Amino acid sequence: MNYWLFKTEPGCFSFDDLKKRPDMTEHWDGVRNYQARNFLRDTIQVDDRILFYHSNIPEPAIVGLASVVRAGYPDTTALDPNGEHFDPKASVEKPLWYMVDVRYGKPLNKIVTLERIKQNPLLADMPLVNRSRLSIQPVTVQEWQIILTMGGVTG
DNA sequence: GCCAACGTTGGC
DNA sequence: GCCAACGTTGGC
Repeated sequence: MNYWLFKTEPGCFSFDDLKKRPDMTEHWDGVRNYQARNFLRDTIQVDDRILFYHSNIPEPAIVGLASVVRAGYPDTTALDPNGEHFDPKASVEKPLWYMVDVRYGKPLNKIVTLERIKQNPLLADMPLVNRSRLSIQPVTVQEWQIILTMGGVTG
């Protein structure tokens, strides 16, 4: 099992939005970055665990846990010419972009803010700290445990 | 709203 | 294949 951090702007899609889904699952579509795409297509597996991160807000933070319920498959939003994620280079034969499905887990008892993450030297290697633009990031098991402890929950 | 970081595009 | 220009992300 692998661990990940998924970023989202809560004004676009939030952890509470995921909870409100009728089946608490969501297609994680619209990712248009090759490195993140490779993780979605090649590495992320069913039951992998996710730190759910809210970006582009006054207090960016990890707010909850989620998990993967379907591994990578073609992101068909790239094929819709009327959609905002349309990519003319994608086709049914060569999908180019991929998505996974995720399921709501549970909120952290105390959110783990970016500020707290930056203060912890054990988390200094997280891409969030120095490569914050990557929207899907691998998380080590050590980082996972530290963040859950900081968040006041157990796995 | 600013701007640094960084990814993508396109001319050559 | 290089690299300048440009666009986007996201913290502040």
